[in-house]
Order: sequence, then C-alpha cells, then structure tokens
Amino acid sequence: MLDQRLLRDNPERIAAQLARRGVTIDLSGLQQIAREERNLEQQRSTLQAEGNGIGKQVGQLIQGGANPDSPEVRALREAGNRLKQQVAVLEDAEKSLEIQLREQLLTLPNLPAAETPDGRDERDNIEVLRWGTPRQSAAGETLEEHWQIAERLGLFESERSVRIAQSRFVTLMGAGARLERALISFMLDLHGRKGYQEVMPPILVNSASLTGSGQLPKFAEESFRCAEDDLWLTPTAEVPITSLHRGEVIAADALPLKYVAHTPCFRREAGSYGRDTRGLIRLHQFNKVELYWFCHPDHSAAAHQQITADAEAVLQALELPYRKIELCSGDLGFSATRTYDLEVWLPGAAAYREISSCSVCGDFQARRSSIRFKEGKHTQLLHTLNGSGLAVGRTMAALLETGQQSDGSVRLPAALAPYFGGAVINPPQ
RNA sequence: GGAGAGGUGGCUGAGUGGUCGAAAGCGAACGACUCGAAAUCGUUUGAAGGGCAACCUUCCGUGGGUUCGAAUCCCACCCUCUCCGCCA
Repeated sequence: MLDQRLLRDNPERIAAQLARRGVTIDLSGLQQIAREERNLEQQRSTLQAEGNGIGKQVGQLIQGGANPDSPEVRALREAGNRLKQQVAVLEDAEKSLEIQLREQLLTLPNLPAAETPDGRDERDNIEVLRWGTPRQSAAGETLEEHWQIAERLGLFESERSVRIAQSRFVTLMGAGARLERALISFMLDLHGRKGYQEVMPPILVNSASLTGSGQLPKFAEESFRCAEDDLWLTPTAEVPITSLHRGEVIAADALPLKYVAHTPCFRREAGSYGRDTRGLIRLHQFNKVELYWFCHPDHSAAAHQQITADAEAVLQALELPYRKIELCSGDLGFSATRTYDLEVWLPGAAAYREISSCSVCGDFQARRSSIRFKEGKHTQLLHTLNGSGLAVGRTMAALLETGQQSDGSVRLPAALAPYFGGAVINPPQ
C-alpha cells in the first residue's frame, strides 16, 4: 500500500511512477478524499476536545458536591449531548471516506524503484548475466523434454492424477517422489547454512494475510479458497511468512530476519489454458522453497543482491546453467519495486524458463501488514524481500533435461547424491 | 462438538464509571558509582493520526449501546487457554 501522506502532498509523483508500470491513473479524486478526510479529522478532534472539557467540568462539579440535577450541571450535560451528536455526524463521514480511501489504495500496485529499467512488458526486460554453458544437442542427438523423460522413467503419474484431483496436478512416483524430497532437503540445508531460519508455516491462510502481502483484493481469482472458513490455499510461502510478523514492532538490532520455508503452493493458473499442459512446469499444486527477509530500509538494496545471490547459489550447486533477468517497470509484480528473475536452461525445450523471482518490496507489504521496527525512539516501517530458492518442480525438470544420457538414464549433480541416495536415475527393468 | 476461564503497553500483570494512556514488575535506554564490568541507585521508556512547536484527538480483542464522562456497565461477534469428546 502506498503512503497516504504522499498521496495528499504529491499525487503527481505517484501517478508518474505508476505510469512507468503502464498504469495510467488520475489521482486527483483520491487526493480529494484524502484531504477531505484530514479536514474532517481536524474538525472532529476539536469538538472532541471541547466535549472532554465538559465531561471533566461535570465530574469536578459533582465531586465537589454539586447536585447532578442543578441547572448548571444540566446545561453542561445538554451541551455535551449536542457536541456528541455533531461528533457522530463527522465521524460517520470520516469513516466512510477512510474506507473508500483504503479500498482504493489497496488496489494500487507498488511504485517501481529508481533502479528498475523502464519498459512495457517482458520484451523490455534486461539480461544481466548468464552462468554455465547451456547443453545443446550433439550431432544426430535428440534431447527429450522433461515430461518425456519422466514418463519413460516412471517418475510421475499424470492421467491418474486427474482422477484424484483434476488436470494440472501430478502424483510423483518412486524415484520422482524421492528426487522431489531430496531437492527440498538440499535447498533447505543450503540456505540454513547461510543464516536463514527454517520455518514450516500454515498453508491455509486467511484473507488478512493475503491482503497483507498484496494478493488480495486484486488477485482473488488466482487462489483456491475454502469459503466456509475465510481460508485460502496459499499461492506462495511469501504470504504466511509476511504475516508471521504482521502487526509487530521489531527491535532494530534483531534485523534482518531471514527465513526459508518449504511449502506446497496452490495457484488456479486462470487464463493459462493450453499452456505448459504436460509435465511439471505449470501445476495447480507445486513445491517451492522460499527465501524471505525483513530488513532495515537502509539495507534493502544490498539485501536484494544477497537474496538473489542466495537463490543463484542453488542453481550453481546443482550445476544448472541459467540467466539472470532484471524485470522492467512494466513487468513487475504487484508488490515489487525491483525484481530479478532467474531462468534455468531447459535443454529439451531449448529455452530458458523462470525458476526463481527475487523481489524487494520496500515498505509496501510492511504498510499493508503493519510491520515496523524500532530504532531508538522512532518506530518506522521496515522493508521486505522475497525470492524463490527455488521452485522445486521446475528444478526437477531442469535436472532431468540437463542430465539425460543416451542410454536413457539421467545423471544427477554430485551435490545431490547424498540426498537422493545416488547420482543416477535408471530406466525401470 | 459440550463445559468453564480469559483477552490490558516489547513481555508479565493490577485496575472502585470521573486528570487511567493506565499501578507494579521485567526488559530496554541514559546517567551515577567503578580502572572496567556485575550488583546497586537515579531518570527515562507504548502506538496511530493531525499541527509538525507547544499541543490536540484516538487506541485496554472487534463492532455496537448506555452516560456529560467507559479499560471499568449492557449486547453481539472474534480469538486464546483448560477439561471432556473425536482425531493424525
């Protein structure tokens, strides 16, 4: 959520920044509301001060022995009543403006950081670097896509999963299930050694949590919902982790708080009919290991570099070639001010695919969730960052395509062997 | 699901309808003592909004109500805890 003071004083600046995202909006109406609200607040508080004075007078008179029914006291009581009515009217008007204002502010995305390059959509994103040598098919060699490999090796069931749930769900089987588990443990351990505290949060989250991290109110159609209970299946661990400290004031010297969590993530993938229908790339339920920082505003830019490096470290340890993309202003997610995407090379598909997104959200989520820190006497909003480290299913896809051998087996990176219990997946006998 | 108890500041925990934003303790900050530290003593220490200085308003789970005045009384809701039942 954006700062109301900035809205009152300088809506042009907000509009200019939102324009970089491709959001054109006239904020003069909102500014009016914000100013009118402040105006009412001032009037109301003056009247309340008057009323408090009357209350105090009455109290003193009665304690001093005055008759509660004396004309003097009665006159004061009547004055108090009149004030109370006036205050009630102002209060109602003020409250309705406040609600309007908040409702509308909650639908506005975050402002892009100064460093974020301008652009309209993903075509304007900037490639920052490439790591590793992408595997290309040798002469006469055909590289399979991961779902072909997985089917051949019996790593998952897709058709039977439709029976269990519906399309876009898979059941990992045998070595496939074991590899998923190995990857989760491997990632958690790797990040744990770098100072991230491991957490396993609820994956059903309430509306307040989704609002706090920015998924509501605008993106309700992206999440699965248990309507009876005001609970939703979390689309990312970013949601429960943000709310882990919702409403708190944290001591400055406790920052940064760094968390890593593995959770299943649930997304409706509305509007992606027909895309990535096979395999592990786009599912309603997938595993993800998420990195999350609560940090001091002065350190968030550096933290963004670090959290991205921590995600890259997983790809490097798994020997998976990737490239790092900086998103342009038009391609940023709702809550982000600046984002790096990591795209892993899929040799079978001969394409880079997103496997991690590392964003700094400034105070946007902190304001929605009221998460502050205290430094000396001052309490102020902190900054939040999140990054996938990594999306597990897509990691498996990359490993299968990268490690595929001409004999039909798949070779896994050495780092994974202790977790998986071997470095090769062989075809079934 | 049934019965009971309770929700107060960073934490623990008092609170009779009338200077209660709230005792006390802990924690924290500063100062004194000390070569330094501990201990001790003293002072300070909640948040949001508005003016941005004095100051004003609001906030004791949430929302209503009674009253000149509510942390305190009334109503509804939410949540937590304990016991029982059920259950991995």
